[in-house]
Amino acid sequence: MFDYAQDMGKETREAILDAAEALFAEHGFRGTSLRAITQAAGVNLAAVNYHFGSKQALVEAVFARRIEPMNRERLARLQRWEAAGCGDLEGLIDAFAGPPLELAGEPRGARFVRLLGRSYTEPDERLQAAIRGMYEPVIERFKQAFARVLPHLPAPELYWRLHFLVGLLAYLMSGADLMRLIASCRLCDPLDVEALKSRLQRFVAAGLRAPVPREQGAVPAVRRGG
Amino acid sequence: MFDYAQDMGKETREAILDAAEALFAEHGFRGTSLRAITQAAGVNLAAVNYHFGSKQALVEAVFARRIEPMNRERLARLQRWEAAGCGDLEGLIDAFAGPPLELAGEPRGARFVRLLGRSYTEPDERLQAAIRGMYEPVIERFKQAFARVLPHLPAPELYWRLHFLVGLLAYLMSGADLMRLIASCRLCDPLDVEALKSRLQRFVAAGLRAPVPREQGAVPAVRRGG
DNA sequence: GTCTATAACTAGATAGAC
DNA sequence: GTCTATCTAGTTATAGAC
Repeated sequence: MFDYAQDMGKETREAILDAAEALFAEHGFRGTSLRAITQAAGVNLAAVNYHFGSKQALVEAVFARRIEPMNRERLARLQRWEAAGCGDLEGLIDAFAGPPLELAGEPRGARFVRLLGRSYTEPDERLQAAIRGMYEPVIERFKQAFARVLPHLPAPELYWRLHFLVGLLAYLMSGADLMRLIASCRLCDPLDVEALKSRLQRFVAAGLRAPVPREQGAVPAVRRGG
Repeated sequence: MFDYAQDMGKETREAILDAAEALFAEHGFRGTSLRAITQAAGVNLAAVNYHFGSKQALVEAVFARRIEPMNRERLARLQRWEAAGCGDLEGLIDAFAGPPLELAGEPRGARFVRLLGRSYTEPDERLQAAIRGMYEPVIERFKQAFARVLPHLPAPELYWRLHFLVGLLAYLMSGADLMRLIASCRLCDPLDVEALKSRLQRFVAAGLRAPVPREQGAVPAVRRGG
């Protein structure tokens, strides 16, 4: 026998998550009231606190629902990359940046990716910690992989460059449209995922491969032998 | 004779701007109430509406106060770069990225730079338009300069790459601390402005200089000879 | 120009009937 | 599980005394 009550509960839950995701992406967390969410979802105001406990918990549930599958796809590509011999820097960049950028190309995913990109600059410390927790194991695996294709880079230099990669990706995910400052959409459509991916790959690969100067800090400490 | 009333008014105005800047940077626009601002500034709640008219107008005044001098410094460096012969890509990157990053190194400036970086992903369309207006003439000058040092790049490729530069800079300004995902502060201190500047310069210069493949689209048209 | 007091509204959360 | 009604607290903005 079906438990209709449970089914209804699940539908309500999902409807709230969908509406919250869309409204958060458009107006931000503080700009979205529970009243707006429940109205858009076609459910009762009290349902949010019944199903999630609080607005904060709802926010975290919105992220948890989508980050896990995205990161699974990243790790799957990373494994294929390792199986193929660990030599291809462009392929590794794609394993990391491809899943979120491709998700951004889908109508449903675009909302979430924008929300995720924006969340990195959100002042909510608790949310940041929750999201960092979902990323840590993935980042750790990719750090090791990048270190393997770029073995000549000293650790700090590698970490700075990975920081630039992660930061640039975060910016692109946020959907912040600074491209409007630079070019018309005719010349460069920031929503053209394939164009974006190939250009990003080229740009970032070149940055990661940039030669390292002898002196690493402001003051060179010791001249290297070879 | 001094107009004491006017002097007091100016002090109140500045106190409000200072407090608003600090609180906006820390808690975001919506997370900061006029009550919090006026309390921090040591002025009366009603003073905000007297001096600025509304919260929205206060937000825009906070930006206008600091963006203009920052962009003037950028243009001054651009002129020195042009006077020096227009050949040095690293110097041009510094003219563009140096002023905001150096401002971020000062205690007072850091707050504002974080706020500015975050503002790009803020959902407030009116604010975005206001800020874009302050940037447009500067971006236009720099576009021309970059086109001059990178004359072999087709326009769309140049614009994509400049978009990456601007986006990465926006991320760095936001102070979003994704570096915490990658490395301990011991190895790479994201607040070390000089280290950041030199690393960014190297990374971005390499990305901008990356060779352009023959085939620009998804399908290669012609096999490359070398 | 600055203050107090308050209007007018919106928020998140909950109690209790169904 | 879902609803209505309501509580408490916080918001921007303003009117009017000083």
